[in-house]
Amino acid sequence: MSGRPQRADARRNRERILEAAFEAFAADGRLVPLDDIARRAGVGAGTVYRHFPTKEALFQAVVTERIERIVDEAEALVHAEEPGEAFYGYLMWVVERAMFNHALCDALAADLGTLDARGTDERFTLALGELLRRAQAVGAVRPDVDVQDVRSLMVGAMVMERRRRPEGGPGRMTALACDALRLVTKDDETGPRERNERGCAVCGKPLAAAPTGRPARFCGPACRQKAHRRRKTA
Amino acid sequence: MSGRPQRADARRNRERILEAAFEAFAADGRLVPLDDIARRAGVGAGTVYRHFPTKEALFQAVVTERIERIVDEAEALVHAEEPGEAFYGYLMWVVERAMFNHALCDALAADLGTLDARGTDERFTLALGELLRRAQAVGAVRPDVDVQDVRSLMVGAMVMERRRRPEGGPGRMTALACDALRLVTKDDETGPRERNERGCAVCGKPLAAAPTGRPARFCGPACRQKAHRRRKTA
Amino acid sequence: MSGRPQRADARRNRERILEAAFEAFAADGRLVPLDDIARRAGVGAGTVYRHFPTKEALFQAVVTERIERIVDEAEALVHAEEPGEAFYGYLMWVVERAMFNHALCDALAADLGTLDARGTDERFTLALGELLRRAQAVGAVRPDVDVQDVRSLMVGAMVMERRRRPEGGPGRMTALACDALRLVTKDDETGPRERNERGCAVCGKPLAAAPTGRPARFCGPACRQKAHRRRKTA
Amino acid sequence: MSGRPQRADARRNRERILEAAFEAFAADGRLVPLDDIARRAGVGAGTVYRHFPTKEALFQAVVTERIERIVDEAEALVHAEEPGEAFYGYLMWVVERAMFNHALCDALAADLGTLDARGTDERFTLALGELLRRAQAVGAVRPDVDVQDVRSLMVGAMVMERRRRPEGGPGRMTALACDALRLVTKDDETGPRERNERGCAVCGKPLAAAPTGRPARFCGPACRQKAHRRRKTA
DNA sequence: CATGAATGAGCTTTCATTCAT
DNA sequence: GATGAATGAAAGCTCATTCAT
Repeated sequence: MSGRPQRADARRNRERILEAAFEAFAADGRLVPLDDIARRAGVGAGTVYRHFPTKEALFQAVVTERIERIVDEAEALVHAEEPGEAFYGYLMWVVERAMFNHALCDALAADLGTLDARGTDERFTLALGELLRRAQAVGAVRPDVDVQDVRSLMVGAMVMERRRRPEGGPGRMTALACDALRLVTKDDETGPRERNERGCAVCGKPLAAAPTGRPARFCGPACRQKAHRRRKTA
Repeated sequence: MSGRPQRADARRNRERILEAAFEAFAADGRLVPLDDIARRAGVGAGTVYRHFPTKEALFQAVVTERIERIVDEAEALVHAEEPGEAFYGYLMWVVERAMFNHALCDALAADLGTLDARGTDERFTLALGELLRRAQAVGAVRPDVDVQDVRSLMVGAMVMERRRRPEGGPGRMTALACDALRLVTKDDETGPRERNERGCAVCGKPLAAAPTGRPARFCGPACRQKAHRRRKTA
Repeated sequence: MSGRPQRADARRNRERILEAAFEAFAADGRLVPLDDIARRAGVGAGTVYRHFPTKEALFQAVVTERIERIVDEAEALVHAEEPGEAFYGYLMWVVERAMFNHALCDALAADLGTLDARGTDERFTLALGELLRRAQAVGAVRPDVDVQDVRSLMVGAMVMERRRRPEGGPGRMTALACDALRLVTKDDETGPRERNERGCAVCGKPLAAAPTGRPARFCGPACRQKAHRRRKTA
Repeated sequence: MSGRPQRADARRNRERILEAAFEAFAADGRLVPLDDIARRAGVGAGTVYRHFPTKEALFQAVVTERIERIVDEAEALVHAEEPGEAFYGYLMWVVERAMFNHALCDALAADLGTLDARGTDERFTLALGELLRRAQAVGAVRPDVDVQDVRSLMVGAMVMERRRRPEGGPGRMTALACDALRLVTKDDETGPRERNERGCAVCGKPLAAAPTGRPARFCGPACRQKAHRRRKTA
């Protein structure tokens, strides 16, 4: 059913439609009229519907194809020698690819809802999770983030990049976001902790669950007070 | 253009339209039909057009009004006692406000392009910049970020929050993003630097501009090699 | 919600749409394109949709209005002096109205499914049932038919009329169908019974239920044989 | 046009198309998409067009073939021993066949307009007419109906059956319709005549033509009055 | 001024028919 | 001959905008 068409012209048309759709969706997201895509591909609107039952299906197809390459890359990096480099490098690479692609951006944000894409979504989460775990194992990434945090961060980074001023240079915002993931090294722990790493910011003891509102930063009033004094004297 | 209507009922209608539009745009973004807004406001579609020449103009008006309050808050915080708390608290507050507001999110991302909003945008940048500077002055924020970085980060944080899983708790992603801004404390500087703070990660010397591709992390091959060895032995 | 529009032009347009739709549906049934109706009414397609949310809704509106008049007539006849004449006359009148009206024909056949029309359908069944009961009471209609039989018969009669040759004259087929309903008079009962009146065709005793296949005509083998002989000798 | 294809596979395809089309048309009438038929037949749409120039032509072919079998049956019954049984039984049989066959129903109603089918239509009328005449000859059918009446009645019966409630049992409406055709027996003629048998209901003299409105039942005011009195005293 | 009816282009989708393979 | 891909003209429906009332 999802097999590629057999006839040469059909295959050619399918490719051209995908290409045109990719460009159009990248530029304007789902908003672009399907007729425009058909015209760009040099076919009738009906032909588009022969290949893809729905505009949404076309969108998913375009995006899935793109994401598959992204997932492939993740899987290829799973056995990289330097897990930290691999992880951060991969994030940067993904963001670069999606940065100006409205469609891809949306799709990565949306958890790839379609049936067709579900497998891809799982593969993505799996491979990215593995990259993350390995990077955490070597201390390149703080241990309190999980794969969903990373996925969200990727989306955020794309959006940030899209908004960046020309003088910022590409990747500036992503690099910044990556910093949020870095483990503060050994020596830091002797100094004051201020990062939201899910331990008391003063004594490091585990925090009580705070199911609602702003997450707690201190294990109790004593530490909060201590931090307060420290800040005052800083 | 900026003249407000004179008659009492006209002014009342204008308010009701803005209110209805705010709710509608917040929920569904620009997609919501104008007729729905008019109906919610209890007026005819024509009345909406008497007050706002275009649907887009209405959108901008709604959003500008909201952002003005956000800017007000920033200005109010400029003289807060604790610049660090003020800065991070403000970020969190903004994100919380915008998190589930489709319209606000879009608008903050878009640099407030309209003529009407330009003043607001400037005020925003000014006040936020002041908050940032003061936080940097007390060492609460790393010195290599500027106000545009922060604005982008806000947008990214909103998007991340919107994607968060229910179990993540509100603010989780924003807190994470804030960590990217925190200054690593004195003691850290003796340890290995891994953050993208715009100096060589080994020797701290300024980096050559890397207009494209992944930003450089080392000032040259020597430092890169040094870092490599260090990692090996870790 | 189903209130008529207040403005004069809207009311006028609504009327024109209903009129145009009536003609169009009468001629071609539901098949007629809505744009044609709009054009005939001298309005845009959008205007049609302002008055009727759906093509089907328009169809129902047209047809319901027509059927209401038909029901009104039935209710008016309930107290007629001559129940037999009233009943048969009414059938004929209904068929004449619907004969060349594709839409009405379909609608009467279909049990008026819409919520809007449900009340009308009930009223119709009630009034027609009353006409029938009174006609049966005076012996003008055989007692073994019920109101649903009559409704079906009406539909059948319309279809038959529609197919009639020009030389048949209007009402010919309906008159024929009506004959199926007439009670065979007193004297007949002494003669051989051949009609499907739900008693043994020979002795008149009640028939065993025949839940499937062709309904039984005789109470048992004996009578069947008797009838067979009789026919032979006829 | 009537030349059958020569090659074995072509002939086989033709058969499969007809079969698939029969099923599809029976279920949904002309509405079914041609592609569906082609798929059901296991051929391409183009192949359908090789055999039938038009969708409508296919429809006609399907229906004609079916009707031919119906006509065959009629011709086979022409020499049945019991003309009455043969006639009524045949009607029932036809209705049963067509009852849930949308296509057949439509076709029987429409006088088989195509050139191809014209011969079939004539044969049908001829055979049915013969059945009718013989049934009339033995007094099983009233003499004032002709073959076109019967054809119409068949169509009407189908429609009625289609509308019947489940509890009515199959054939109920057809049986009712057949009653309209039965001759009221000798003895009846002494009693009051109420059936529309094309003579004055009182004196039996021929009726004046009534081209419009309800057909006359009496030859003149005198007889009408007489009937009225009779009814009063009944 | 306010209203909401009217407009009409535009959207997605379907399908009979043609035609390259 | 057979295939099924391509076509393109509808269809039903939506909605930003205009304008008669």
